[in-house]
Amino acid sequence: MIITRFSPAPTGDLHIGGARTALFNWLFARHHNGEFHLRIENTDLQRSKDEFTNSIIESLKWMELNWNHISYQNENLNEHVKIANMLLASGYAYRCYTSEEDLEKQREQSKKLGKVFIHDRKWRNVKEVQEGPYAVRFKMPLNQTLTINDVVQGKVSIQSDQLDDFVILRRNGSPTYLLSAVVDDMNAKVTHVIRGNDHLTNTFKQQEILKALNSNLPIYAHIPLIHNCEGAKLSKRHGALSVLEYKKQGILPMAFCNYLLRLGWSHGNDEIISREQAIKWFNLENIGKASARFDEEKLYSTNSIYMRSLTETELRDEVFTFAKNMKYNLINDETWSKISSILPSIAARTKTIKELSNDVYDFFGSELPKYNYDVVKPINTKVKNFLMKYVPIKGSKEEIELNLRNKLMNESLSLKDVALHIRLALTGRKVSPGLFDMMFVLSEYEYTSRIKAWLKKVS
RNA sequence: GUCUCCAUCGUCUAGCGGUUAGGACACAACCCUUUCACGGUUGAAACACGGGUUCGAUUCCCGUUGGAGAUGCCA
Repeated sequence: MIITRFSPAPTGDLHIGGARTALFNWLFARHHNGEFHLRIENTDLQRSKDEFTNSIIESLKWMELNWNHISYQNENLNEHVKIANMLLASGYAYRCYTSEEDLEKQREQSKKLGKVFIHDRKWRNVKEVQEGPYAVRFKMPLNQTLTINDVVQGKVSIQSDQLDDFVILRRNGSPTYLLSAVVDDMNAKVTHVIRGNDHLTNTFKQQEILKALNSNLPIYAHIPLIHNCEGAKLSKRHGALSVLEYKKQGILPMAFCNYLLRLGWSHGNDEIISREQAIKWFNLENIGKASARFDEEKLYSTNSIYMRSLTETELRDEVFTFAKNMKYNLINDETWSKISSILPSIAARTKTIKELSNDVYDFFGSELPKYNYDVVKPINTKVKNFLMKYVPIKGSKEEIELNLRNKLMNESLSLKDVALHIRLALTGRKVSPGLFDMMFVLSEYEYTSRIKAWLKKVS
């Protein structure tokens, strides 16, 4: 059985890079009818925070990436230490007594010489236990070519002298990520490790641990990183790229996932890919090797496509939820029953649920729109007189339109003469949903009071 | 610095030795229309550079350049 895992460190909100890694892991597991595990890597006591664990979980739930199993890495610490001691006993690891100051000196030395930093391995062959604090280091092979067979990156090799004898147990006795992740993966029988390309170098090290443990190697797939618009690695410091931030902005989760999926993975020319299709089509082979830049514009565009595919009821529910979260005064059921039918028309003009909701509230909320127009179309007396006495009939949008057109014709006016004025009066904007949509929803009082206010304004 | 990886329109990408180099976003024009948007039509826009291999390279190989990642007793 295929088992994948997503293993975020709860040191910040889930950002789009992590979200995509999670999505790929989930999709791959689903595609193969396997399991997707979530492992919270909370071993960095200083930086790990429960609030981040919660926000990561909230993000994944929002994206509807459910897991078969969840674990918290700090619960397995004893197991990791046990393995470290085993490696120590079997001679694959050793106690290193080098002080931090010493290490720092050596690091500077390497820098001067223009080499990778490899500490002096002074204690590598000392078996006797010494006085003083020590860290446990893993013995990397010497003078070998190390190779990873990566599904995405292909065959990647490195000379073992480029890699340090890395710490698996800190001076304080706690295991490091390099060890913990491997042990947990091994015990969870993870078959495919799909993670960011920034872990590639770690893989050479982790592979050696696995070999020392006589364990099977998982299949590795290192996916290219997503870069920000400047082309650099995404950092948790960029709050705007947090998943929850997009949720807040009114991005639909499936649109979000669709966008993320297409960032680095493709299926011919397909752009809009449903969850179902994604599960059916997803594979590791079609993941590109080059890193991609995050393009917010395209995310919004994808979102607007998803929004337009929603039904009236679904749109209403989205707006309702948004308004509730934003603590807007809720619109009454009677008005809603009218708004619903024109929701798709408003949705077609907006990119996010947030924009949609705000439009709905601007147009149909209890307050009059603010007249922030840039252009005041000059109004002539004839038009003004018409608007002063005209009141839309009660009826369907079509009936309202027909009626208005007829009345205009009687006065030798055209729709063009009055359209912009009505629009500005009703919405306070040059851009708005269809006139008759607006007239259909607004009550006679709302209509006339807005018209009156407008006419006062332009007179 | 050293190591590793990457390189097709501005962006995301298709392409897997022979194509008028395709699609999407964004952009421009036109059509539709009560405006905008949607939709439709069209347009502008790319194989980083230099060597090979080959009858033929965007595609394979090697350099150069550019970019990214790693280089933690973080994960």
